[in-house]
Amino acid sequence: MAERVRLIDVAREAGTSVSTVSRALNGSDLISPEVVAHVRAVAGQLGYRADKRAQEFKLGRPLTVGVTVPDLTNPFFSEVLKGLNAAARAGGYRLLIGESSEDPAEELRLVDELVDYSGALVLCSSRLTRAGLEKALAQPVPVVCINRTVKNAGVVAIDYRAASRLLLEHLTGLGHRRVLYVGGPATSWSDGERRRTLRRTARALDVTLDEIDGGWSGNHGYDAGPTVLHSRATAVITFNDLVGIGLLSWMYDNGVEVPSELSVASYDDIPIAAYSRPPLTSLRNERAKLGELAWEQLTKRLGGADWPAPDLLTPELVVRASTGPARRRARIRAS
Amino acid sequence: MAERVRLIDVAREAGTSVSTVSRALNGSDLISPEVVAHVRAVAGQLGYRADKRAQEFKLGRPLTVGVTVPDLTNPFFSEVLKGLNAAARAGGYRLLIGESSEDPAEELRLVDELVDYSGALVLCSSRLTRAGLEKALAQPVPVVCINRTVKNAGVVAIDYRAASRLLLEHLTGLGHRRVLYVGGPATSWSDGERRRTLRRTARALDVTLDEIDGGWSGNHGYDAGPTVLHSRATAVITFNDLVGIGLLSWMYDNGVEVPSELSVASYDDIPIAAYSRPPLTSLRNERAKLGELAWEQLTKRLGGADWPAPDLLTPELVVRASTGPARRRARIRAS
DNA sequence: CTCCTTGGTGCAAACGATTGCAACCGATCG
DNA sequence: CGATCGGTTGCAATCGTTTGCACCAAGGAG
Repeated sequence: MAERVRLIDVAREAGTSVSTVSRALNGSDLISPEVVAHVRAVAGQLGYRADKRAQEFKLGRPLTVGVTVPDLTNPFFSEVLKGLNAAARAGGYRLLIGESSEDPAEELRLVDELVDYSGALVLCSSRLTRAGLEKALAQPVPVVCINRTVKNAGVVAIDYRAASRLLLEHLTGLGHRRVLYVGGPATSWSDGERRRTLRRTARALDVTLDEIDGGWSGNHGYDAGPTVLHSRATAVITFNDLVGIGLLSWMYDNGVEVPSELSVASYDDIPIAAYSRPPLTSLRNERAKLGELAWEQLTKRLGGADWPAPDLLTPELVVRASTGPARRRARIRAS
Repeated sequence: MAERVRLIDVAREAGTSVSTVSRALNGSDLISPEVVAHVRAVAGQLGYRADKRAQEFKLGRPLTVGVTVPDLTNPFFSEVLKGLNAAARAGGYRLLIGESSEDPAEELRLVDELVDYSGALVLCSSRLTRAGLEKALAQPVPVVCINRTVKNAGVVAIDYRAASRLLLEHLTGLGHRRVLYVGGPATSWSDGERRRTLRRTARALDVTLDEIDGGWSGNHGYDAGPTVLHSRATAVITFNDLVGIGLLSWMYDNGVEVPSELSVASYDDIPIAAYSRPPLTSLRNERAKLGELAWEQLTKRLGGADWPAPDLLTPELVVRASTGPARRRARIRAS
């Protein structure tokens, strides 16, 4: 905890004016080299550090991008943040992070607050209502949405149409004709997309698709166990890997063999999916890349261009041991 | 993307001076109620929002706390961030996040940058060298270290002495006399602490403790599999749950029964630990609380007080199926 | 009817930096 | 030898807000 050294202190010590110091430090070309050297030396000696806040204040737009995520502890969002953070930092920006706790009202409050400090906003898997989103987009800063499509904003998303098709084709290839989807949070746009694309693809592939509500974490999957068991489906698709792993856990605890009695597959392929028992078949997507692309859209926009077309990332199916051939006879079993 | 409305615009529209508007909006008591009402109305109508940056700039210290974490995607850090974020937000502060990617040099750069924007710093599981830490503490803002003890700074940490004792006593209670520790990143202070306290407690309990180097993620644990198998230990303690789960996975893939052939226990108890196969015995710690306590120390310090005594959190052992009685005969097996 | 209080308001200085413009210097040129 | 010019430097305004202080009208007291 030392004292702050200001420009004026350096000026006094160097025997010049603040303007000269400022110019010397910022590499202006209309300053004599000797003075530059001298000022630099003095500044270094005094340990001068520009007050970035004053600097940015004077210069205009804040070099900060505000980000909202529903849940900091969800590996999906962590990795998006990781990618976005790296890209933004490389571009000279910093990340101001807000967590909405999966609550649309809280997210709206966050947006309202972040916008005061940020030159741009990234809404990751926004849980905002339609009206809330409109309000957010009316803010005087550019906004990029990750995993949510919307007009008049940047959009970076996973191609769920392709994703759902990959999943269902894999399952039908194994002989499954009846599939159950264990859904995510009701406020999640991507859950909606997964349902929509699954339904559509199921129809095309002549698969019977049932749906139940779930959530976004391990215990949501675990709790869905009994319902899943009593369904007539031979394969289950879960909203994400956490739900999938929770479900696998229930199956194990209750003696249901996976995949011989039931196949389980999921979206996202977070790192831990490879280590579940059995390892989870899942859709790998480049989450960090989502963050990077969001930043790219932002820089283009900040550069004055219009919003580019949405970036769609196509996932890749990673087949592991949790999916296998459909069993022949109907399961008859007490819970 | 609308235009910014400034204080002066509101003043002009309301037919008063900027000072009056400022005071009316900030609830000063030396303004007549009618004027306050009028100004408020005009401001609302114009959609005025104070420029927080100008405000904070004028007011002094930035209401932002900079945080560094080694890895955003590690659940341990995510949860610390969650707690810290919630506490700081409640206190009117925002979080500026930096990720060092487990790299001490990068962390030093981050500190250097964050300090320009922050009124306080929180170093979470700092990988900084001793010298680097000194440098960080010389910054003109208060610094709290999470999971690292140091003088002249706030300290919030997990009580690894108690932690290691809980683990080893649990294992000796099951008859284990030879334990292997699979370590974490070399730059990690907490790995050092875990080793130190394990050694000390092992001596006290007359347990033979071996150590190997590992890392912080699932594949580090998986890769350690062969070495673990060939060791003479009947129980393994891993640096964290990710490593533990990776190790369990290797054991499963190679037909080693856990816990009948080998017991595995770990530190941290991240949520997914309950869903591994078998579920992992681990030390539950309140990570979010670490963040909250860090914030508490910070507020005290910002309030002018000296640094409080370090906060030590004692973890709780959660016994699950990955630990069991030590096998009687020596394991004889080819890799 | 003064004079003084007091409650309400505006002026202007500040926060720490950047930058347009004017001023200054020595040197060159007419 | 004075005007001009290119190269440096300093003055002062500016970003949007807060706040100490001066000021002014109205009302109460003497």
